[in-house]
Amino acid sequence: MHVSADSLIATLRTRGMRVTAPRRAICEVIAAAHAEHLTAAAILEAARARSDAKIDPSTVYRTLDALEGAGTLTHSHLGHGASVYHLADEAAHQHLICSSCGRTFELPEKDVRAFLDDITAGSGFVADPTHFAVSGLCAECAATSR
Amino acid sequence: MHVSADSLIATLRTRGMRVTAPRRAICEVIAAAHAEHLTAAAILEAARARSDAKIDPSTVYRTLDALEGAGTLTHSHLGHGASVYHLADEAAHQHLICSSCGRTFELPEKDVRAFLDDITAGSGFVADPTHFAVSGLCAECAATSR
DNA sequence: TTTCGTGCAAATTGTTTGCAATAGA
DNA sequence: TCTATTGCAAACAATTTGCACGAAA
Repeated sequence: MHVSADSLIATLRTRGMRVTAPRRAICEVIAAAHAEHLTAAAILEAARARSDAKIDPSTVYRTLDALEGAGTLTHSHLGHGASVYHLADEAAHQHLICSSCGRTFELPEKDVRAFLDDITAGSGFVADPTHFAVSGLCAECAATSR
Repeated sequence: MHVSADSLIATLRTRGMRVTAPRRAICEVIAAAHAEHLTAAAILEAARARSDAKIDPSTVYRTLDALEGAGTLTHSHLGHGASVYHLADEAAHQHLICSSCGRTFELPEKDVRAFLDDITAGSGFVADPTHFAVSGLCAECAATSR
């Protein structure tokens, strides 16, 4: 099931970190996002909307870093722009980003596995599919461009 | 065979673009790099060393854009940092970047093909493996971390 | 009462853009 | 000549960092 805001906060507390209003708001936003992928800017905006505390971008990045350090959160690079963050408990998936329409797609774990095995077989390299997207053309854009 | 500086320059000329000292120097650097992947900063530095013309970063980016527009050059995103540029006539290859030691590897076209087919089969998505790297752990780092 | 965490402001990195002067064709 | 191209400086977006104050523990 999905991680709750409380368990994210508990994670921070366990690591000896202090629980503050900004951190609480950020954890709530991340928990509420479920599988959605949010940019730091989106998290900041949502956290500000949810809390009356003044929240700074740097605080968002610092909290995100802390959660990543704890292993509960990961970020991926979808394109040329900002990174997106999502809970680490999600199934591994490969992001596909269409260079024409900009939409992103997720490749189910099964298909990713075949890709990973392929890479591993040749080089001993242990790929982490979550980190970078693969760019290309989505089915629709590929059809129109032809 | 590899593209020569002259043919890159000819490409620009064919497109109705003017041939200037900075462009000539940039083309020479790219041609001399063969299969090496250079950042815009590296291209700038090398072009400055090779020409007595004053060359600005913006000129490098603009020339690189022009060559990409002509289809002779492509850039890839290897990691969080700067893009790298290389001639488009190179065989398609997937970059692997080790998140631990930072080294990059190239996956031969044959192996990439299996991956591409796999992606295409499921989603109709036409992947371009050259654009984004896949991050993970190289064989060595994976061994030490275990 | 200690630190840790904060907001703020400024620095960084990589890249893009507006502009007037310059130099190809 | 005439317009593309330039260097410069400033704008950019995403992110990081230094710092003194304020607030968790």
